[in-house]
Amino acid sequence: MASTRKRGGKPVAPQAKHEELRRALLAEVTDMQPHTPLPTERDIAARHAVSRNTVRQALNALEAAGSVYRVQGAGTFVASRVISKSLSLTSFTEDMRARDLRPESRLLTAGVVRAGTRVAEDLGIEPDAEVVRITRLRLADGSPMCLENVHLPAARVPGLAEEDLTGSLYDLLAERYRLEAHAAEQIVRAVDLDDTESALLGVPPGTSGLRVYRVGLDRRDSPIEATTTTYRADRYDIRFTVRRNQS
Amino acid sequence: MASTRKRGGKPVAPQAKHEELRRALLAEVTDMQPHTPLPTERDIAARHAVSRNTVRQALNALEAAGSVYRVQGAGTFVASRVISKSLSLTSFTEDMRARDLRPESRLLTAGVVRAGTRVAEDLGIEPDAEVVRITRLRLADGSPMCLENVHLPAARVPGLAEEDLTGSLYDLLAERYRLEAHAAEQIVRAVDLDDTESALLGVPPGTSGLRVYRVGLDRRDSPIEATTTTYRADRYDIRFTVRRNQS
DNA sequence: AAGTGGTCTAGACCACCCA
DNA sequence: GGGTGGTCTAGACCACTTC
Repeated sequence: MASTRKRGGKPVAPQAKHEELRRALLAEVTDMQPHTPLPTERDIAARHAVSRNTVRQALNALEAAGSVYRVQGAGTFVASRVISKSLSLTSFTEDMRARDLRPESRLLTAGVVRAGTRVAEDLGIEPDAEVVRITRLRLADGSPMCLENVHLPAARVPGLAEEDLTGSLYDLLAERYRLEAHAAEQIVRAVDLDDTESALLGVPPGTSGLRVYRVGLDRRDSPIEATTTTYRADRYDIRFTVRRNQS
Repeated sequence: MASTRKRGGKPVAPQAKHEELRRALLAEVTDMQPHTPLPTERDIAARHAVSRNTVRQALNALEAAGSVYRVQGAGTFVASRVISKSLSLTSFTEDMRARDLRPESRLLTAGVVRAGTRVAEDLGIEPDAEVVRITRLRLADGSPMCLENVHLPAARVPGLAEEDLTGSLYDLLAERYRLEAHAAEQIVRAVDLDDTESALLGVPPGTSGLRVYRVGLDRRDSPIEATTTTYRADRYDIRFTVRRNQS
């Protein structure tokens, strides 16, 4: 295994062996026909000069990602790529780029308001505490995709309302405030759009939309943001793979 | 660790040590306050007389399930339970029971039809091959929750249309045909219900619904079923936790 | 019966957090 | 600097599939 385990001046992605191996195997696997058997774990270990446990770490990740499947006693095989994309936490910007669409923002409102009960509870603050509220119309390839309504605890983002809010909010939060969501609780439902929403999204009144309510959490499960996003039903869907419970 | 690793006459759930340990830790964790530190991995290993790797297997599962979180150099902690329920493959019956609702079925139609292009492609069969099509109205606590439109390759489920189709189809498939979905690809979107749908679901015409298209796959990623389920927007939502990509 | 993935061990060193 | 989780090793046995 190539031993590129250095560190530059910056905390550039450090590479564990199992992670390097995972990438190498993923590259091979994507060029192979579904159901083709991979080499045995012992073969891979010998070939890459690592222990079998390290191979298993890499394969576990690939299996969790839906790239391969394993059958005890038989072997490890290339999965058929139907979608094979498990749901992960993404910003609108990332989400659109993954769909090969150009993301864009129009700022509608930005200001400081009282939290209110629902948001306060989800953010773990008092109902009369201040939150920064930002509403934006988000576009993909120049036409409306969704409405975003973000709430952030004002105490954690001083001066945010004065920043440039037309780009990726997640990037801004990470760079300026060191706030990074590593997980989120989401609730997805279908709604009838009201007149304001349908006008902004450019669809006929009374059509349906997909509403996603998300509470973003940092590494220690402390809430960072509570966001409601309302998507056009005709342009947006959510695709993912689910697996059987192991428990 | 209690050594209950026997086998009855039937292939009753065999218990690996890491699985027993996972259950034991989960039971402890659910009685603790969020952010309480767990014992160190080395402590747990010593206390349960297993190796540290086995402890890590158990903790990995708990972390993936959102029950605990780990901070390198600091420790492992009880996660705050906001929802902490990752999406897993469930049947309607299981889904309703998890919500403390009583599931029920009304069979609308059952018969053999030609697959059609979309379903044929997703099931991996010819477009003019036969599929069993079953449509059902599903109720929760006695009132309509969703419409189900199931397609199964006729070749794999001979005689299915004559069975009792008012219970859990997943159970029936598992018992009679040894067909068990272990993963599924899902597409979620919002739709405007048509007149037939809204009448059956008991909601005003023109309201919105949540439509889930699912292709169920067996252990070897071979398609078993293609199902469209249309839920009432006012009674149903999807809740789950997402995490940041490790890659 | 041979070979596969699944589990488990005992030990080691590293990167990171915190007092 | 001491303790934590993160990684890695070399070896072993088991359960299962396949021939």
